[in-house]
Amino acid sequence: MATGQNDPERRERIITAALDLIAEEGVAGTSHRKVAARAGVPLGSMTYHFGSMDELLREAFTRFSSSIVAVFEERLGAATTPDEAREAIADLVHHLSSGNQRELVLTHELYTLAARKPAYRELTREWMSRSRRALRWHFDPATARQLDALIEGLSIHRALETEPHERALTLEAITRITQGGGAAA
Amino acid sequence: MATGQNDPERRERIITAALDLIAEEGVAGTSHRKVAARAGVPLGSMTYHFGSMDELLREAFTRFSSSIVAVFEERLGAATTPDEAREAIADLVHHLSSGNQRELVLTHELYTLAARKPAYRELTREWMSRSRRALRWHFDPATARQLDALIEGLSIHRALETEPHERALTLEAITRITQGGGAAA
DNA sequence: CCGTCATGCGTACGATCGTACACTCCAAGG
DNA sequence: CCTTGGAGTGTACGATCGTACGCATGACGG
Repeated sequence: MATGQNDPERRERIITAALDLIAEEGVAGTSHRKVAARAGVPLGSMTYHFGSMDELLREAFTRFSSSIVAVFEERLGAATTPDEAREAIADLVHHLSSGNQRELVLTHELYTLAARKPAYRELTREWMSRSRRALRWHFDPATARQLDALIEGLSIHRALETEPHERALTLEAITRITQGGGAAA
Repeated sequence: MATGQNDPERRERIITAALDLIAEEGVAGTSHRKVAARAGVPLGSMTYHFGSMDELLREAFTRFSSSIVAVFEERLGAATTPDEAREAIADLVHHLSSGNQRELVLTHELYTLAARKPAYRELTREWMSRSRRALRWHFDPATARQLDALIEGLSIHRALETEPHERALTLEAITRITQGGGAAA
């Protein structure tokens, strides 16, 4: 018994399709049927691979937040001085808030879920925790925490503005927040 | 003709009920029927007073953002020095991110809509614009802009954390951001 | 007093939803 | 070869949705 012929590939495709769909139509407009159609799997497959919609959403957003934080860590890991770190952060803020509606939308969808359900708050907590850890490679803990919040606000506001602020402003804000605290502990 | 016996009261109740419902179950879980039931109005009333769900949502969130920004303006208006303004901001951040799931949830729901649909982005744009105007009563424009983003990030992160940061950290961040730029232009 | 008409409501329709469940199918054990 | 059982699927059910639309109602102009 236990054949499991093409299980992993299926699950993968479903999660990817779910994220794409959420990005396009929101969690509200996401249904088993739509995800199944987009992933090219039968409807019955959905409840087979995922016990419920919630389970699928949780896996999807876990994947998403991991991918975002991975980029964050990679960029910050490449920086060798506080100044390079500041530049990297400015890049990240502007990358996140430019063009790419996808990541912006998915982030907000996740935050909305997190605001209401503790299970998703666990995800965002983990996300923040890893972000701060990366920031602590270059700055002291208190600064890392403030900086993390600043990055969040800058990204959101930049994305929502009709005339997004210039990179210089981003860098200025980052500099101000980081100038009080020194290098990493 | 044109009797309009109890129009305004009805509309009011519907909008209030809609906001309550969105706070509890999210935009996703909000339907004409549920709002009608909560507001104590017949289902048919919904489509009569509001052409579509979208129209209702837009009115509801307009009301919501106005009320939030009104508190913001009031508190900042009461401050007479930059230091008092900083204290007021810290209070606002901590008020927004404490206890009150309602405002947090509604804010995220709005941002999620704004991230996808330009019509709602207009709302958030207006919101940001008014916030910044209030901040400019005490700080120069560039600082106001950075500060606005910082407030956003601090509020969100504080609300999502398991161990929300202390007021001292909030004040420290505000001070760092505002120390570069001087008083209002 | 009556006709008229805007205001507001009840209901019904077609679409879509999540999910339960009976089914097929194929690899492995004998 | 046949049996068996789990992996994966198709379908059907009951609930819920947004909205269109016909009808009640009560205030005014005459």
